[in-house]
Amino acid sequence: MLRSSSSISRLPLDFLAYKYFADLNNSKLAVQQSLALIGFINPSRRLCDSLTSEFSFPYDLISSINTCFSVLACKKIHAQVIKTLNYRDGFIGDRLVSLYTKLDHLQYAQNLFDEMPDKDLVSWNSLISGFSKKGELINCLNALYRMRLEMGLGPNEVTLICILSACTDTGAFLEGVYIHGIAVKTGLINETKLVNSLINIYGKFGCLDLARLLFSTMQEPSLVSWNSIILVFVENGVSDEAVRMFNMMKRVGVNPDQATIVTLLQGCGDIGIINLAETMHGYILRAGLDENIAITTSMLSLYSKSGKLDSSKMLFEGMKDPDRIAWTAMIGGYSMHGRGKEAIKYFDLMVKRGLKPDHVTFTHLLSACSHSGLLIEGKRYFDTMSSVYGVEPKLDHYSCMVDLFGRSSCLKEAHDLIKKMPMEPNHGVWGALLNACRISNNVELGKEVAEKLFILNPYDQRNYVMLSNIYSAAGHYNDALKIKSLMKKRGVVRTVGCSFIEHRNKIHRFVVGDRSHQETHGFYLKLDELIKKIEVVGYKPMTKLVLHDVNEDVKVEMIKEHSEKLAIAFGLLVTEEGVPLVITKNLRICGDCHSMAKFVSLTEAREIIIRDVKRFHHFANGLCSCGDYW
DNA sequence: AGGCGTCCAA
Repeated sequence: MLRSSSSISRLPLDFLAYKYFADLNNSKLAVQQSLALIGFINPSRRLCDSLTSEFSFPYDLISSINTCFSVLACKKIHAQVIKTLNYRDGFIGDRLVSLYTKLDHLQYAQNLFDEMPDKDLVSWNSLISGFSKKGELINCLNALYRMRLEMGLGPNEVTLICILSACTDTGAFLEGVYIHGIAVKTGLINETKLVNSLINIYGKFGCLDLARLLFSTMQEPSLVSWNSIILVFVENGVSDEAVRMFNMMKRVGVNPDQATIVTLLQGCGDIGIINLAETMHGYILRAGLDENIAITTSMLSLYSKSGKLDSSKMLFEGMKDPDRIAWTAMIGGYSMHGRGKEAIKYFDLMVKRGLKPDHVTFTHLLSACSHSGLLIEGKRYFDTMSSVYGVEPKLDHYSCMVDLFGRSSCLKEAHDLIKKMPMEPNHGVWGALLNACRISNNVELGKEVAEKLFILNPYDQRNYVMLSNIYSAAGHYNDALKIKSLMKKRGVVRTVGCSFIEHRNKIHRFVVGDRSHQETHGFYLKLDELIKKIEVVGYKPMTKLVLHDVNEDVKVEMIKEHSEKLAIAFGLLVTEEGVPLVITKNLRICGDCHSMAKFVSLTEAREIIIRDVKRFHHFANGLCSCGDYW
C-alpha cells in the first residue's frame, strides 16, 4: 500500500515552470510570469501592482494569512514568498501548506511543500494534516513513509493523531490499528491526546473493550479523555455505562463541559435510561448551561425524539438567536412526526431570516416531504436546492427523493432518478427503491434491486426481510422460503421485533407472543376484549401480511400477538384513563398493528404514540398523524 | 511564532 512517491498527480509543465522561475531570481516580472504559468494567478494589472505594496515581510504576511479566506489571497501571499525565497521566516511555508489544504487545493499544497527547503517535522505534519482533513488516508500514510525515507524523520504524536483522524473518516480500521502499533513502538502511547484519538477510533468501530482498556491505562485522563470514553458508550448504545463514567468523572473532580452534556443528552433517548434526562436537566440548570445554544439544541432534539414536539417548539421559541443547527433540528422534529407542511413552513421562515440551509437541512426537509407525501413540494425543493440555495444534492438527498417517489407509487420516476444520478448509488438509495418495489408490488424489479443490495451489504437483514415480504405479498411463498434459507446459510440473523413501554420507572419489553411478563394473563384478556370491541366498529385483521403459508385462522392468531398489540393492551391495563400511551418499536410498525391502534384510540378514547424506527405515529380518535402514509 | 484530540442537526 505504501508507495515511494505521492499519488497526487502533477502537471510536469507547471512544476518545471514553478521551479525554474522560483530559482531564477526574485524579480517582480519573474514572479508574475511563474505564477501565471503554473496557473496560480491570473496576473491582472492590479494584482501585479499590489504585490510590491501590500505586504512588508514577514509579520504582515503572517497576520494576513490568518484572515485569508480565498485562494486568490493565498496565492498573493505565496507569490510574495516566492519573490523573497524565504519559507522559514515566520514558518510561512508551513502556514501556506495548511492554508492551501483548507482551501481545498491539495495539489498546490503538495507543490509548495516539495519546493520548501529546510522541512522539519512540523512541516510534514502540516502536509499530513491537510491530507487528513480531506480524507486522503493513502497520502497520509505515504507521507509518513516518505518522511522517514527522505529525511530519517519519525512521527510525533501530532502526526499520528492526524492520520488516525483520516482512518476514522474513511472507515479504515486496520490502518488505525497499525497506527496504534506505531504509537506503542515509538513510546508515544503515553501521550494523552493520542490515546484520546485511539479511544475514539475504537469506539467508532465498536471495540468497546479496547476503548475501555485504553482509557483505564491512562495516568491522567483529561476532560477530553472523559468525554471521548463517554461518547464511545453513548454511540454504541450502552448509555448506562456512559452515566457511570459521568458520575465517576465528577467524583474524581473533573468538571463536565458542553461536550459532556451534549453527548449524554444524545444517550437520553436510549431505552432503559429513564431518569437520565431528568438528571441531565438538573445538572444543566445547576451549572447555568441552560442558555447554551448547543445544549438547548440537543434538548430540543431529545424532546422531539421522545414524542414531545410541543416541548421542542417551546424550547425553540425561547431561544434568543437560533442558528442554522437549531432550525434544522426543528425541521427534523417536524419531519420525524410526519408534519411536512410545518417543516416546510419553518424552512421558508429560516431562509427568510437570512440563514443559509445546508445539506442536513435539506435531508430533513426532503424526508419531511417524503413522510407526508408532499410530492410536488419535495420535487420543487430538490430541483432548486443547488441553483437557489447552493447545496449540491448528495446521496442522502437522492435516497429521500427515491423514497418520496416510491411512497407516491411513482416507481418509474424513482428508478429513472437513480439512473440519472451523477454518483454511484449506495445502499440507502437502493434500499429506498426496494421499499418502493414493496409498495408497488413489483416483484421483478424488487428481485433485481435486492440482488444489488445483497452484494453491497450481505449481512444487512433488512434487505432479505424486505424481499421475502415482497414475495409473500405476491403469494410466492416458495421464493420467500428460499430467501429465509439463504439468510440462514449466510448467517444473517433476523432482528426480532419488540415493543417497549415505560411504566413506573421500569421498561416493559414485549416480543411477539410474549408470555414471560408477570401480567401476561391480565393483558391477554385485555387484548381479547379490545379486539372484540374494535371488530364491531370495522377492524379486520390484515392476514395478508402473514408470511407463512398457513390457513386463515392461524394467521389471525399469529397477527394478534404482535408485540405492538401486547404493549398497547398492557398499557391500557396499567394506566389511568386518559393518559397517553407512549410505545417504542425497534422496527417499522406493522400495518395491522397500525390499523388496530387507530381503532383502539377511538373505542378507548386514548391517545397512543408509537415511535418506530423511522418516525412517530400519533393515534387519536381513530386516525393517525401519518395519514396512513409511511 | 507553525502542526493535533471529544461535542449540537443526519
